[in-house]
Amino acid sequence: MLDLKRLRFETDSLKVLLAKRDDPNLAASIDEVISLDEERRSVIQQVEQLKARRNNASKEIAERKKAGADASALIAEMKKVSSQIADDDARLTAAERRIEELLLVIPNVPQEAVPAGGEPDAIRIRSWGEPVEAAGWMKPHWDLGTELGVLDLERGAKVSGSGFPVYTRMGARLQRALINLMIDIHAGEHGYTEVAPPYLVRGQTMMGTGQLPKMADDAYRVEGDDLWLIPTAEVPLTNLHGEEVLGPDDLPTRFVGYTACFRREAGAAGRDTRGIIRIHQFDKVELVRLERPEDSAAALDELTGHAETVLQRLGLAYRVLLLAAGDMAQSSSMTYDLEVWSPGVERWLEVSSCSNCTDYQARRANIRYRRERGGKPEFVHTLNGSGLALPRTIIAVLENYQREDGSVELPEALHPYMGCKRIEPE
RNA sequence: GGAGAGGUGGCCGAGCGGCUUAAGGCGGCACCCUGCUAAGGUGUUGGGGGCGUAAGCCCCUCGUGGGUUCGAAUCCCACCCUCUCCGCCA
Repeated sequence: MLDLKRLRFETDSLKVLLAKRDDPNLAASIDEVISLDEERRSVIQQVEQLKARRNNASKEIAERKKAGADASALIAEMKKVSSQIADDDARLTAAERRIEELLLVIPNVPQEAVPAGGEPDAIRIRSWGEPVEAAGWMKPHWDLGTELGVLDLERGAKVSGSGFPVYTRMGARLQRALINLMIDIHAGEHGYTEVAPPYLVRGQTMMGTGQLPKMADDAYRVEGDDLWLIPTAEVPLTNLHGEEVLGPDDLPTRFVGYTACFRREAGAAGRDTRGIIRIHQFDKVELVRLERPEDSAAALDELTGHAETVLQRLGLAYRVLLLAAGDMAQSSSMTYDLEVWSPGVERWLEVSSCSNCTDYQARRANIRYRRERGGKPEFVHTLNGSGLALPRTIIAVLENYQREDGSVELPEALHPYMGCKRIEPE
């Protein structure tokens, strides 16, 4: 969430930047926060004065009682004061709760460089590789995968419903190979610490990264417990140091974690229903970083580059987009998407989304650090990016490396992980 | 799932309604003393918030949230977490 003080002192400039998100209700929310904050501060001044008085009177009462003197008049007076305090505190709590409620849904401020608007307003930053030309004999992955015996959509639907694919034989192996390749690259070459986090997290944890309260309908909730299935490893990884104050030497902190991810895709009915482009459960290797504020901008570029490395190693053509403000997640101040070309579906597929969340998540999750020993705690900056999402990477590998004879000739980087050089039809 | 114990400041640990605006110890920091890798002395040492240019003053914080009371670390309720034993189990 945004800093209340910053919102108070930089109201107009923040409104201008937030307007890029094209959210018609934002300005009104901000105005409400500002006016509630004024009320809040005025009540605080009043109630704290009363509390100071009560504190002094309590001492006085104690002293009188000890001395055997009468304190009944003072007690009677304090009874009134306490009741006034209770009234004021109730008003204060109400204002604070409403402020909190609003702050939890006001999104992060887009950076200067972020274009205004929605999905079509993204800016292409760069491209890598030559997109494979779609030939007439090429197949989309749902046909190719089924014929190769690596993908079983029907049986997945039978046991869990649509959007729950089953990978079989070399398909299962391919996913495992890609995960290992990715983790080896990020942990081994890019200096990230490998972490295997829980898949179920508390509501508080989902709140910390910004999935709750707004996106509640998109997440799966466990019945009987306050536990949610993670929609991304970003959630447990970013919250790992929640409620902590890190030391000067603890930053930067970099995590790479592989998890399954679960998304209800509540608002996406009908979109990408074929194949495994958009599914309810998928695997992903995630990168998360905690950085000093002054380092986060450079860290985003580096993080994006780290995700790109995987695509380059796989020899897959891709492009990098700078998302427009309205297309970014609530927590992000700036996001690069990586889209890989896939000639079977003849589309650019998003395989990674790399975001600088600045202090937005850190403030929610209360992740702080000390710049120097004995210094005041400050909020860290958090970043996250996929490195990469598995299903679409699998799609790209299968579709880009398919051969006319129905086999898939695997890129060299996968050979040691696959134990073979091609996938042959059954 | 059942039974029990417990959560206090950076750490250990007292406290069980007003003499605690948290004793004492350890650690950290500053200074003092001291002719020897040490010992001693004094002070200081968490986080959040309000007012203020500032100095500073004030409020909150003893797991979290409610409640009782003039007054709560201390009493009551709920929840969270840790530990022990039993049961179950990959």
